[in-house]
Amino acid sequence: MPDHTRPPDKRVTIYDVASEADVSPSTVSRAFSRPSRVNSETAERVRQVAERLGYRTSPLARTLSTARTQMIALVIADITNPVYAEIVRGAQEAATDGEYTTVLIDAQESDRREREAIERTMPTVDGIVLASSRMSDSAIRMFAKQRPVVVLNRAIADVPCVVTDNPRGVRRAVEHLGELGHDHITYVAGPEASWPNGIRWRSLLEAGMELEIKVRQIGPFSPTIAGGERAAEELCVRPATAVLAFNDQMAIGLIRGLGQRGVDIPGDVSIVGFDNIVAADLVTPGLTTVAAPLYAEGSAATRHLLTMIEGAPGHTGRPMVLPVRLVVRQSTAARNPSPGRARPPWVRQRPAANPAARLW
Amino acid sequence: MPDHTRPPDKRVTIYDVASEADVSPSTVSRAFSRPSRVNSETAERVRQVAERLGYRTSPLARTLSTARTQMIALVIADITNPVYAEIVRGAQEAATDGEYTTVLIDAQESDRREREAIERTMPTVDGIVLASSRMSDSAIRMFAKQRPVVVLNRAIADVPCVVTDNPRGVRRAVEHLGELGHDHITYVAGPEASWPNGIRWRSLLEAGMELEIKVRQIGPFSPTIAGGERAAEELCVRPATAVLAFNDQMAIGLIRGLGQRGVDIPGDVSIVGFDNIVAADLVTPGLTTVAAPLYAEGSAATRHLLTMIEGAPGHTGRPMVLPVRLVVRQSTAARNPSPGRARPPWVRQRPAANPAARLW
DNA sequence: GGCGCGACGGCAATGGGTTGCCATGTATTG
DNA sequence: CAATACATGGCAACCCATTGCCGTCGCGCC
Repeated sequence: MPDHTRPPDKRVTIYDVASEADVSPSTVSRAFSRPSRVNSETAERVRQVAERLGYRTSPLARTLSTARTQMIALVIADITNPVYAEIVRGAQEAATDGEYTTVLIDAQESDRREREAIERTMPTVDGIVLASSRMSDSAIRMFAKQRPVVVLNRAIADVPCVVTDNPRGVRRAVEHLGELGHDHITYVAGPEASWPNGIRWRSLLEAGMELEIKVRQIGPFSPTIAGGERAAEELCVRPATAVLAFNDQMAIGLIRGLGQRGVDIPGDVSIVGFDNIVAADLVTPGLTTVAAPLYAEGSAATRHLLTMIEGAPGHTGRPMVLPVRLVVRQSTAARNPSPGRARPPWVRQRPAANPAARLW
Repeated sequence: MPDHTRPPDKRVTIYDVASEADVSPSTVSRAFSRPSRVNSETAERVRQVAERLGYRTSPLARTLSTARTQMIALVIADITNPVYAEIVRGAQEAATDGEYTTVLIDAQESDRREREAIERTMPTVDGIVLASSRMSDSAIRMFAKQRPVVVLNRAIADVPCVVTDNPRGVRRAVEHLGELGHDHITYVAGPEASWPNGIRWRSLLEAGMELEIKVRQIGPFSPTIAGGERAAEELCVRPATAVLAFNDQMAIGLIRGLGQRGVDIPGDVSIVGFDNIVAADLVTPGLTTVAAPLYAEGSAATRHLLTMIEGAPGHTGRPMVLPVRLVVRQSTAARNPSPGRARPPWVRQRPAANPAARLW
C-alpha cells in the first residue's frame, strides 16, 4: 500500500494546496491574500484543504513579489538609557497592531554605528523610526529618500517628525527655579549631535531672557550617569545654585557627584533633569524633571510611519508636538533656605573668567 | 543620441551586471556569495561593474533561495527591566559580528504575548534566543523543534541553555547574611513562571539547610518595583530581619516600601537582590546584590545560536553556566547593630502561624 | 435574439538570487 | 604523451507567492 503522506521535510506550498483542492495556484493565493476576489465557497474549500495540509503562507516569498517585508526598523541612541524602554514599547505596540514586526537597532551613541546598521537593515524594512538620531540632517534626508522615515525627538525640514514640547518644558523648569529664587541657571549639556540638547539650550536662553534669569552652559558631557559625575567635577570649579541637566541620567550623576563632594542638594544646588525615567524617583533626593509622554512618542511616530508606508504623503510641514509636564520632587528648593548656616566655600567664590563658560 | 542610462526606478539586478560585465548571472552571483568559486580577476571585474552600476544584492531574494534570512529573534520578558539592556547589547553585538540582524520581542511578562509574537516571527528568522521565557517547557520544546533555539536563564532538557550560577549566587548571599549574624532569611518570590525564581528558592532551601539558617518564602509578586512595594506591605505583617529578593527591582521596591513605613535598612532589615542593575547603586541605601555577567549572557547565548544555525549540533547536555559574584553595598548589615536602641515593634512580634508562609 | 457586463478562475510572467550539474580548458602526474 | 584532476564559467531549474491579463460563463436588459 503506497504511502500518501508527503516527505515531512518539504514545505507545503500553494501548489500542493491547489492540486489537492483542484484549483489553480493563483486561486489559492487569492483565497488568502484577497478573499473578495474569489467565490466564497471556493475560498472556504481552499482554506479547509490548506488547514488539512498544514499550509502556512511564506512571508519570505510574499516579500519578493510585493516588495513589502512588513518590518520596520526602530533606531535608538542607547538601549541602556531607560527612556527608550517606553518608547520601544509604544512603537512595538503600534507596529504589532498594524501587523508589522520591529527590528530594534541600538546605535550606542555612535554616528557611525547608527549609519552602518541602518544601511545594513534598510533593504529589509519598509520604513524606519529614528529616535534621537545622532546622524547629520543630510544623512537622515538621504535615508528618507530611499524609505519612509519618521524622526523622533528632532525636527528636520522635509522629513516627518515627532517631538516633545521642549521649549515649554524648559520654560516650566525655569519658571519653577525662578519662583524658588534662583537667578542663575547652569545648563549641563549633553551630546552636541543631539537635537534635543540644542533646542533645550536655545529654549533656556530664551526663557532666561524673558524671565530675567541668567544662564550659562557647561559641557558637553556624555548623557550618562558617568557624564553627570564628570560634570559635577566641573561644577565644583565653577559653582552654580541651579542646574538644568540635559537628561535624567546626567542629573542623577550630578546628584551623586556633588553629594560625594559634600554639596547639599537641594540646599546648595537645585537640579532639574529631563525625561522622568524611573530612577528619577529612586535617587535621594528625588529628581525634579521634565516628563515626556514616552510611550505616546513611540506609538505616534510608528503609526505615522505606517500610514506613510501605506502610501500616505507623510505630512512634512510642522512636526507633531507632544506635551510635557514638570514633575517636582526634592532636588529643587528655594535658594539658600538656611541663611544662617555656613555655605560651602565653593558657592562663595565667583567663577573665574573662563573661555569654556559660554555665557553667564 | 540615445540615452543609455537605465530607468532610474528600476533595481539593478545580477542580470544587468552580468550583461555589462559579459559573464553569466550565475558568475555574478558567485562573485559575491562564494568568491572562491570564481577566478579572482573575473570576480574583481564583476565587482567593479557592480559598483559602477550601483548594484546591491537583495537580501530578500537571497532569502528565498537559501531559506536563510540572516535574522534572529531575541525574546525578553520585559524591556522595562534594565537587566535586559545589557543582555540585548551582548546579543546584538554577537549577532552583528556574525552578519545577523536581531529582531527584539518584548513579551511584557505575558505567556500569551510571548507565544503569539514568536509564532508570528518564527517563519522569518533563522533562530531564537529566549531570555527569561515565561512559556512552558513544552511550548519551548515545540518551538525548538522548528528552529534553532537557545534558552537563557533557564534549564530545559534537550534544549541548549545558558544560565548563571544561581546556586552559587544564593550561597554567597546566604553566607554573607550568615556572617552578619542573620539566622532567618525570607525569600521574596518573583513570577512563578520564572525559572530563576524557582531555582533561587531551591538553592536558598539548600544553602539554608547546610548553613543552618532558616528560610521561608513570601509571594509571588510582580518582579517590579511596584511588586517589591507590595511585598513590603506583607513583610510588615510577617516581619523578617534578612530578605533575599527575586531581583533588584523588587529589592528596590522593598527598600522604598519599608523605608516609607519607618523601617530602617539595613538596621532593621538587610536586603539582598539579584542582577546588579544600575539602579542598585542609585538607591539609598545602595543595594547588596548578586551580579550576573549580563552582556556575556546575551553574547554567549547568541554565539551558540549562530553555531547551531550554521549546522552545529547544539550541545544539549549540561547548560552552559556563567559565574556570578556578590556585590556588597549598604543594604546589608549585622543584625541589630545598635542593641541599645529601641527596636520598632514590628520586629519584636513573632510571626503568626500563617498557611501562606511556606516554610519558616 | 443579441449585446454588455460582472463574477470567477486560470495562465504565465515576475521578483532576484542560488546552486546542482555539466562542459571546456588548463595543469599535474605517471 | 596519455590520463586524471582541478579550476572556471554557463545552463537551467528552483525558491514561492503575486498579479496583470484573458477567457468563460451566466445573467439581465433592450
